[in-house]
Amino acid sequence: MERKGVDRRMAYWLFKTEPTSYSFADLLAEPERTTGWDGVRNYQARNFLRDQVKRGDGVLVYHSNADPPAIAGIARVVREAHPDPTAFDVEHHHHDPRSDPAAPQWFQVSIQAEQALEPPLDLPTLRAMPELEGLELLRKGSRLSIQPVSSAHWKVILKRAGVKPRK
DNA sequence: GCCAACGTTGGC
DNA sequence: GCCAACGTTGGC
Repeated sequence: MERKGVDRRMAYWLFKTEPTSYSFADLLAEPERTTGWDGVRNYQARNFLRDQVKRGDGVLVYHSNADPPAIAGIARVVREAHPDPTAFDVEHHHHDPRSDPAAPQWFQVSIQAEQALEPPLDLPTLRAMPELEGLELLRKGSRLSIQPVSSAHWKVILKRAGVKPRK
């Protein structure tokens, strides 16, 4: 098993997506249930992807602009930051004309679906859980598309969703 | 569709 | 560096 850098406790994240453009079901349908999480064009979110999201980390895949908005499934990071190819693709919706392949500005990680939440954990349910106080998603005005999730919040969310804790 | 909250842009 | 104008996000 490859080992890079110093040991670090596993971290947890919440990745937002609009299911009308890309849903958890789409991720499950990918080869190896894996995709590059492309299209992030916000610096704070980019910095998380580039600097802090590590292989093996847990990811909550959240459907925004959905009815109801909900955590739809769980995934794992299988590849750390690498340049987001859509930034250089002039045909692509997320193309960034200012970005230069010699000095990439935008990054993606690859994630692999682990399991769908059945049923999804919707936003009203999350808001009703006092243990989730402080979760970035629930903060008024929260818009970050890549958010850290504490291990305590991760455990509470998975327990509420009926997901067995993993190693 | 509305609009609050936030991020980015660009004139100065 | 300030900040008004503008664009985007995302719940409702």
